[in-house]
Order: sequence, then structure tokens, then C-alpha cells
Amino acid sequence: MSVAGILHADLDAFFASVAQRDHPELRGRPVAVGPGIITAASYEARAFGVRGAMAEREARALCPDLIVVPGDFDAYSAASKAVFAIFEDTSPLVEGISIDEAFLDARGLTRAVGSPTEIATTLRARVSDEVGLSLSIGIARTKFLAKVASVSAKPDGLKVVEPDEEIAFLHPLPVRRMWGVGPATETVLVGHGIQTIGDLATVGEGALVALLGRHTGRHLHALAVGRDLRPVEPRARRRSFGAQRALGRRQLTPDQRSARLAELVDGLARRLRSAERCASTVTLRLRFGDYTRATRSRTLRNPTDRTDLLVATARALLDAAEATISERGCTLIGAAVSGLVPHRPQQLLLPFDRPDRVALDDALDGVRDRFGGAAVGRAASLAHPRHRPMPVLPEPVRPA
DNA sequence: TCTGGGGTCCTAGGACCC
DNA sequence: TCTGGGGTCCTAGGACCC
Repeated sequence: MSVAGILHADLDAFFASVAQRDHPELRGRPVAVGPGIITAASYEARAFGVRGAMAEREARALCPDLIVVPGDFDAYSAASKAVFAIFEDTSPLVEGISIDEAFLDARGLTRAVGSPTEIATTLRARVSDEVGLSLSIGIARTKFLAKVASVSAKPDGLKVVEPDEEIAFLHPLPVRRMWGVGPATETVLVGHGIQTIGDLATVGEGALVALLGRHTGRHLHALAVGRDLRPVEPRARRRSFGAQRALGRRQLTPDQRSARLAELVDGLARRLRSAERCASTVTLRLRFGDYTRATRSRTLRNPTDRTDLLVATARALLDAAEATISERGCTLIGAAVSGLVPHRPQQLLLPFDRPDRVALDDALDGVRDRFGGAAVGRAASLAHPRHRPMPVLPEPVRPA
């Protein structure tokens, strides 16, 4: 049972590698994808200290010969699809994490296909031959250990952590290597003398819960002692769509902001329609001149994919925030739609015109099975005798 | 180092219902 | 009529990941 059979497969420097694959003159040279902010750096560029999320100017200061190329999302998307097709061809249990990484469960394939190490070796060769990209793989007993192992495997490598090596592998690592420990949590931990994953294990679950809250405390403690029961499973459907634009230094007028927001929300509405989903919640996202952030959200009575309703809701949220914006300035504007349900769930409510209690509960159970608990709340409120007809436009935003 | 864009998940308080 | 507990939803914010 407890064998090292979970693979974490991660393409190396994905965006930069695609650029080098498609443009041979870039091979062997320091390449970064930009412009403005570096989103990926080739290993040649990393040797100079160039990293993702770095300003291009800083990257050029570190590496004067750096070649900055624009992103090519069609190429990334095609490469990702080709690699995932190889993953799916290898194991029935594939869990995509992002465009360039996935977990695969290789347990139970030993007799038919080979050992996890053999499977990983074949996978790396196929991705190299068929897609022209280098893939690193970590293999371990759990997802977390496999993920940490793949970082050690990079670039273009394979790292197996056998069960009896786990503690020796894991405990010397700094807490920042934990999946789920970012800058804020690292500051808290290091401030209490907790430097390594081994320290996390020895300090105990109770102390971590007191420091970080119930969920995070328990989670990090379990991972630090090698306990991670999460299975490899295909991803659930996406839960939101979002879009945002940084505005830079220039200050827009309220009308310009409103127009910019409408463009963003229009794009989200199009994406909703092409995905055949409706959204019930609209969130306005703002960043102010002092880099503080705020969100404002509103939940509609009825999920929708209509541009006019979504835009009107977002605009109402923006209008209510104008006072704060005029005080502090606005450097980013964004919007997201969430509470996604399949296309036009309102049709489910047609039998509810005069619901008796039992029929209503049965119908709501059906809604719950198909769309989850959030949909039940909305269906119930719509089916309730006191439900008011859906307004043409959303209600005005309540004063803050 | 003056900070892009797309996501996920968790927490906590208040409202509301049973 | 008063009181309390439990559950769910909404909103806002925060942290994290790629």
C-alpha cells in the first residue's frame, strides 16, 4: 500500500521552453517571457538570477544579454494539450494542477505497464520526443512529497523519494518549501523560531493551530509528518471567471473607469456563454494608489450570463466605491463572476409554481445533486411563495 | 524591486430561517 | 411571548499558487 507511486510531473520553464523550441536561435541563450513583468525565465537566464514575477528592468540589470520575448498563448495551450494527452494515455488517474503540471497515480499499473519509475522514464521520453519539451518528475508515496520531489528533480530530471527516505528528505527543508506557506505564513513561523519542516513536525499540531488557525495549522502539521491522504483525482469544474487590468500611474475619470470595467465584464459574459454557464455573483476588484486592495461583491437573485445585467451590477458596485477611489486613487480594476451553475438553471424552477412541501424538498434535492448546495439556496428563495419576480435590472447597491 | 494576470481556498461576522 | 441553538448564505478580506 505505502509505496512511492504518485507522480508529480512539471514542465521545465514552460513558457520560455516553448519559445526556445519554436525559435531555434533562442536555444542556449538567456530568454525571458515578458514584457514588463517576467512570467517565465529559461535556465540560462535563471543562472543570472532572473526569476518569474520580476520587473523586466531588474531582470535586464542582472542579465544584460537577456532576450525578452512576448507570450504566445496559442502555442502554450497547444503544447499543454499535447502533454496532457500523453498523461491521459499513461494513467487513468490524472489531476491537472495548472497549464504545465499534473499529478498522476501510477499505483496499480505495475503489472500492466511497469513500475512508477519506469512509467516516469517513458513519460519524460515521450514528452521530449513528441512535444519537444523537458519534463521533470517527482515520485513519492503522497502528493505533497511528490510535489516537493519534483522541485528537486529540476531541471529535466527524475527524483524518487522512497517511504523510508521521507523524513530525511523533508525535514531539513525550509518551511517556505511547503505547499501553502507563502510570505505571510513564513514570517509568522520564522518569527516563532520555526525554520524547517522538521521544526513544524516537532512543534506539534496544537501550537501550529494557535499560530495559524485551525485549518492551516492542522494541514501543515500533517504534511510535515508525512501524512497526506489526498487522492489523485480529476479536477472539479472551475468555480469562477475573472479579468483585471493594471492602470499604471495614469488616473482615469469615473467614466473611463466605468467603460474599462464594462469591457472586462463583457469579456467575462462572453466566456460564460461559451462555457454554457451562468454566474450568480459579481465581484469588483480594486487596487488603490497605496497598493491596498478591496473587493466589493453582489449576488443576484438569479444566475445569468447576460452582459447587460452583469455590467449593470458591476457598475453599481463601482459607483458605490467612487468615494474611496477619489481619495486614494485607483491602480487596478478587475471583475470576477462566481457562483457558477450550468446554463440557465431557472428552467428547473418551472414545476415550482405552487409547490407543496414534499414536492419542493424532492425538487431541491435534485437541484442539490446536480448543482451543489449554493444552487439550493437560490432555488429555494425563488420557489418560495414570497419570492418576488426577477427585476429587469439588479437592485441598487446598499450604501456602504 | 515600486508590483501582471488568472485562479483557489479559508475565515469571520451578520442576516436569516427553522 | 421569549429564548436559544444550528445551519446556510452573503459579503469582505486575506493568503497562496502558477
